[in-house]
Amino acid sequence: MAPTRTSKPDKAAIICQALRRAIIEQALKPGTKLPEDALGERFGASRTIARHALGQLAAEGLVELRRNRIAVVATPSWQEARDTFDIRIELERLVVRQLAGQLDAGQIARLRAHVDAEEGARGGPDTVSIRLATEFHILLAEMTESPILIRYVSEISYRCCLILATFSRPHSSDCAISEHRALIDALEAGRVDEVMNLMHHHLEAVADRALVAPAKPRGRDIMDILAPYAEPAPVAPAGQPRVRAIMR
Amino acid sequence: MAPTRTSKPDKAAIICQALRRAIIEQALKPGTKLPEDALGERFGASRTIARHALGQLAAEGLVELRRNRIAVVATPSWQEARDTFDIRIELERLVVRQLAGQLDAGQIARLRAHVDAEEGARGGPDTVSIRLATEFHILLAEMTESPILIRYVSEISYRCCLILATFSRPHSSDCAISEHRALIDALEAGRVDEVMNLMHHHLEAVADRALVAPAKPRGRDIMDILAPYAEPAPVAPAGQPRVRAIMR
DNA sequence: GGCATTCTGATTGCATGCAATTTGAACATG
DNA sequence: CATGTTCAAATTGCATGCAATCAGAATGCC
Repeated sequence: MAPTRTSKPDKAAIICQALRRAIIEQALKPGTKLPEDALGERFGASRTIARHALGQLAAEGLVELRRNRIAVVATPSWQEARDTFDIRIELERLVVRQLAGQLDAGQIARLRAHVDAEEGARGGPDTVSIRLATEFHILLAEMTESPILIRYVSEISYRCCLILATFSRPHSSDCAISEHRALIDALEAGRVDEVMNLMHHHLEAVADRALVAPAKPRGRDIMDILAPYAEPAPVAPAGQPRVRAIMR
Repeated sequence: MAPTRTSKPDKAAIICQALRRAIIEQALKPGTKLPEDALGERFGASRTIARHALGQLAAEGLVELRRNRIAVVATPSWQEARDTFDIRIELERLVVRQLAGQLDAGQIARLRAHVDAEEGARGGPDTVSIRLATEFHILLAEMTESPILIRYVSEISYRCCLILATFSRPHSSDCAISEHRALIDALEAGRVDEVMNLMHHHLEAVADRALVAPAKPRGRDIMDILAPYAEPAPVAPAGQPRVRAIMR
C-alpha cells in the first residue's frame, strides 16, 4: 500500500553524498587518492558500487578519473576557478530573477533561519562556514523548483566549495552573512534588478576575497609549475596570459 | 615508447557517445526504454558497462534513471525546456564574451566552414540540421579552452537538441544559418556587446521558433495531464502557474 | 651518486552469477 | 465486463573473480 516509504536509496548515492561532503569540507583535500577497494570496504559495499559513485562524482567535476589510474579528488586550476565563478554568477542571477517577489512568508523565514545558523557557526572552523554559505545558495536554487537550475547551481556551488578550499587563505566569511541578509531583503521586496545586482556583486566579492592569484604557484604539483615552460617560448612579453577574465 | 597511441577509450564512453548521437538525432525518441542487457549485447559489452554508460547519460540529463526500473530516454517537460534555454542563453553569452576579438584567422575559417556545412545540409532531414547547428555552438565553446564552459555548454546543448526533437514542429532552421554567420562576423570584428546580444537573440529566436506551448498537452503521458489535479485544490484563481518565464 | 631497467604487489577494466524487485499476463472473482 | 490476485519471465542491484595495467621499490649499470 503506502508507497510513501521511498525505496531504500542507492548505496552508490550514499557514497556520493558522503564523498561530496568530505570533499567540500576539505576532509579530503584535492589530489587525495580514492581507490575503489578502500572506498567500497569503508562503506560496506563492493568495488562495483564505489566505482559507480566515483563516476557520478567525476561527472560533477569533484573527482578526476583517468583510465587505469586511481581516482583523485579534483584539483581545479586557478583559471578554472575564475571561469567557474563567472558561470556561477550568471546562474545565480537567474535564480534570484525568478525568485524576486515570489517567495511566501514561510520561505523567507526559512532563508532567514539559515542565515542565523551561518551566524551561529562564525566561531567554528572555516570549512563549516563555507559549507553553510554554500547551502544557502543551494536552498535558494531549490526554491525555483526548476530541476535544471537546481542541478546546475548545486553542482557548481559544490565545485566552488572545492575551489575555495583549494585557493583561499584563512578568510573571514563574515561579510557573506550580511550580504546574504541583504539578498533576502531584496528578494522579499521583489526588487528584481537590485537583487540580481546584489547577487552579482556578492559572488564577485566572494571570488575576489578568496581567489588570490597564486604568485608562487601553490606547491603541490610539479607538472603544473613546469607547464608554462613547456610552451614553445613566448615571443611577446611573457606576462599576458591569453586574455581571459574579461572586464573586471 | 610512443605513448601517442592513446590507451583505448572506455567501452562505456563509446556507448555513451553512440547513445548521445542516437538520442539527439531522434533515432531514440523520448520515453524509449533502454534495458541494460540489450544495450550491452548490442555493443558487445557486459551489462556492467552499459549500466555505467547509462549512469553518465543520466548525469547529463539525457536519460532518466529510476531505481529498479528500466532506464528511458529523458522526456523534458515544457517548463524544463524553457528553463533550459534560459540557462543556455547566459552560458553562451559568456562564451562569445570571451571569444570576441580573440579568434585567429584559422579559427574563424573553421567556423565559416562549419556554417557552410550547415547550409549544405539544408535539404536533408531536420535532425541533421539540428545536430549541425548544435555542433556549431559546441565548436564555439571549445574555442574558449575553458573545460568547465565546454562541459556545460555541450551538455546543455545536447539537452536542447532533445528538447527541440521533443517539442518543435517541422521547422525551418534556415534563419539559424544567417544568424550563425552574423555571429562569426561580430566575433571577428571583436564587438563584444554586439555579439553577446546577437547570441542572446539568436537563442531566444531558436527557442521561440521551436517551443510552441503545448495547447493540447502533447498526448504521451496521462499522468502528466493529471498532475495539476493532484494538488490539494488551489485557492487563488487557478490559472496563474507560479510565475516563471519572467520578462518576455 | 645519478639514471635506466626489471619485477612484484596494488589497482583498475570488465564479465559473470545470484538475489531482489518489477512487469504484465493469465486467472479468479464479484 | 470490470476489478483484484497470483505468478513467472524480465530486469535491475550488487558482489565476486580474472586478466590487464600501473606504481614504485629493488636492482644493475655507468
